[in-house]
Amino acid sequence: MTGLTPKGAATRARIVEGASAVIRDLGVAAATLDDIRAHTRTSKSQLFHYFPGGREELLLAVARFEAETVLRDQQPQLGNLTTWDGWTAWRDTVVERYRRQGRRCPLHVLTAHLGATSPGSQAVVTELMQHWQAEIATGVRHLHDAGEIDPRLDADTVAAAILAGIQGGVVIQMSTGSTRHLEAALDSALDHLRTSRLGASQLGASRSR
Amino acid sequence: MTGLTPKGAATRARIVEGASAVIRDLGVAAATLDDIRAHTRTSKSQLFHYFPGGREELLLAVARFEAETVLRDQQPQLGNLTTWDGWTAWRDTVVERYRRQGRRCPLHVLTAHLGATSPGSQAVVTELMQHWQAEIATGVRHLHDAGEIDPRLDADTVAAAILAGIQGGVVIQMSTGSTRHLEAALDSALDHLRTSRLGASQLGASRSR
DNA sequence: GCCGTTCTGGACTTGCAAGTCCAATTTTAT
DNA sequence: ATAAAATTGGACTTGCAAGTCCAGAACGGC
Repeated sequence: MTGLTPKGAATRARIVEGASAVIRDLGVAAATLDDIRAHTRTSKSQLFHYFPGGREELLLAVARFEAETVLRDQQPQLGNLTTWDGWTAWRDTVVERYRRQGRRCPLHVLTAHLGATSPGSQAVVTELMQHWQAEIATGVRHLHDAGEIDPRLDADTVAAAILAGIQGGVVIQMSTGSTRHLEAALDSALDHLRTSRLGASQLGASRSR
Repeated sequence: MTGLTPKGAATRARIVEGASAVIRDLGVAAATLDDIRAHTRTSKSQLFHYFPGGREELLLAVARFEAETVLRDQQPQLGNLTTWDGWTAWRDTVVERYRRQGRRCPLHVLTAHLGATSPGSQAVVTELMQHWQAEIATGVRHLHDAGEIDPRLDADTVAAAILAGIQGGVVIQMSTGSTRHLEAALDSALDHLRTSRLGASQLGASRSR
């Protein structure tokens, strides 16, 4: 696995990125190895050289690649959820990212396709979700520490709910083509956080720090 | 299309339901027409007799079938979102429904598969979402009219956010196998509604009832 | 009972996409 | 420089799944 010369590594990367593009265009089911081969200017033997497991292994590699992209596209805003301004900046980044992506979400399509056969893709998505949720939860704790939200809100649960809202917004966008649900989910979640303190203070909860 | 004798209609229904089961087991990609033929005790010619468009038309019919099931499984609770008790009963119904369904969501898998090639599946999902969201929005308006929530909350936006949370919870469940995110999304949304009135009253809104 | 229509069975064709193979070429190590 | 290892090209095989076809059975109106 590690025995890859720079040239080999470049070819491998070219294949993964090219496959990603082809899948974006044609969908997983329609994308054949020959399409990928043509689009990446490689040959059959190279495909199987770098991905001995064949098509499935290649698709899994593409899924990993897409998962990395998803998180990278949200930085640095995702790592900077320390103030309300930081939160709205992130919200806008996410919406814009998926607006640009349009109807087709390669990662969803890939995992829906692989999920049945290969357990590996579940692991890729699960890891992505854990990482993503952890970053959101960190942001919630910042608000928490700053006394900006109801201290009774559990950071992990809130983060899980926000993440679910995003995923659902994106999935719905795949059919409707609109980011309306994604925006509604994010805005509602932020409204929930913002207004939580008001209710808490009225109930006599302490407003720390 | 309408020229179907009872016997023919029964066979057609048997094919759709059988195909649904096969797809649930094997996934869309792996489910071949021969698998479906064997599982439904039919023949090739019947498949193409009832679905002249072949595999794709059959898959679309299955998607429609699954979409109907999704809504039916939530009734009558979904139509009864008039009180807080009604809302929590619905929340439990939804969670239980998806817990039973397990990791595999046939509708998501189908639409991810078809979405690329056939525009029809997008219509099926879009219609399902519209209907679903409309029912939720009606429930929100009930709370609204009863003065149970902040009157400034827009029913359609809130409903869109709740729907997104559900979809995302289900999608994440496909990878993790757990309904944790689905529950977090629903509970957070309900908490948002419940506590909204507190904030509103503090801001000078009337607290009715 | 007769005839047209609907429904059913299953063998057959066809096309294509995945995967194999081997030889040629380039890179890397010493 | 030279040999071993990594990389590349592309023709070839193979299997299988979608879709076609036609003949026969069951049904429905009159």
